Amino acid sequence: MARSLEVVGEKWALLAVREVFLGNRRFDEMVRRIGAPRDTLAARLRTLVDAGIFERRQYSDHPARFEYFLTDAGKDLYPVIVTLRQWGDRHLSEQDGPPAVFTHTCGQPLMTRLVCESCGQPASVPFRPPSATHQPAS
Amino acid sequence: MARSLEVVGEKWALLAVREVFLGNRRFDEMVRRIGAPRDTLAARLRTLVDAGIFERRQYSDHPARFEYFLTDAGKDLYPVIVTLRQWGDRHLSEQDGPPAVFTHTCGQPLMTRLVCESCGQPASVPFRPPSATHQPAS
DNA sequence: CCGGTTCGTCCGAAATCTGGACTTACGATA
DNA sequence: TATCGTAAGTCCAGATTTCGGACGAACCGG
Repeated sequence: MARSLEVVGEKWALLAVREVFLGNRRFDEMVRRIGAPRDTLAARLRTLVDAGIFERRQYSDHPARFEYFLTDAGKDLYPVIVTLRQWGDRHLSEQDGPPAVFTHTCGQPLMTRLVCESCGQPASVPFRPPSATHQPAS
Repeated sequence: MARSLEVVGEKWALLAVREVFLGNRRFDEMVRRIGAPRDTLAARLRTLVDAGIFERRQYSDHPARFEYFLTDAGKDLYPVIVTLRQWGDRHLSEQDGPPAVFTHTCGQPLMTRLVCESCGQPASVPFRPPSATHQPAS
């Protein structure tokens, strides 16, 4: 998890990934939509390309223009985005509901569910009791 | 999602939350395990308490000592953590496998699965075709 | 008394982020 | 032809964060 955050935990990184999921692949469009400083976004796009999450494709030369696409690794970030949105919607949304919703082919919103990897049963959060054994050092 | 990241997207924040899930509720223990600067971690714990994710409980006075517990909102971050770990394990792990694993009561590791909110069907990533319609503003 | 533990704070240095101006190269408009 | 708009950045100086390490207070055990 620490490794994930090294790649994806920098400011604006996940927002940029979300934009590409929403179909906004161009620099200026992302700047407009997420409001990041151009400088920072440019740096972030570079690191995400280096990390193998985006692929940078030229769509015009002379005025050299580029678009960003998700690699397979990038597409696998989808659940992260949905999960984060889900938490924000539950705990942080104000009167105005969630602005952007990702939808299933049936038209209903998507969510993630915690399940056991082998038995497939939905799971609840394992919570350690308040007074657990506390070993001083080891 | 942007709102989620404002709360939880700062450096070390999710690592600290993970530590509490793992039962490490004390300042020094977190510092040792995640390697954050003490200063930064102290600041982060404050913001997480302010955000209603942690609750700070005193477990001894005179040398005033505190532990951090998850609120309900904090416990709801569990899927976020699992999802992030899942992505890192798939795309970033080296020869040595994932170090910390969260387990189901049956002893198997947990994962999250993308499903439709209403029909419950597993979903795959919706991917917009390369040359989607591009409307300038809306 | 001495060392160890715990939970921080304080400090100056380093890294990162920020907003805005600027650049280059078109195409469209007047 | 001059000007406007768009696109994808770069450059810069200043603000904000993070960093590592030293320090302090308050206890405990020997």
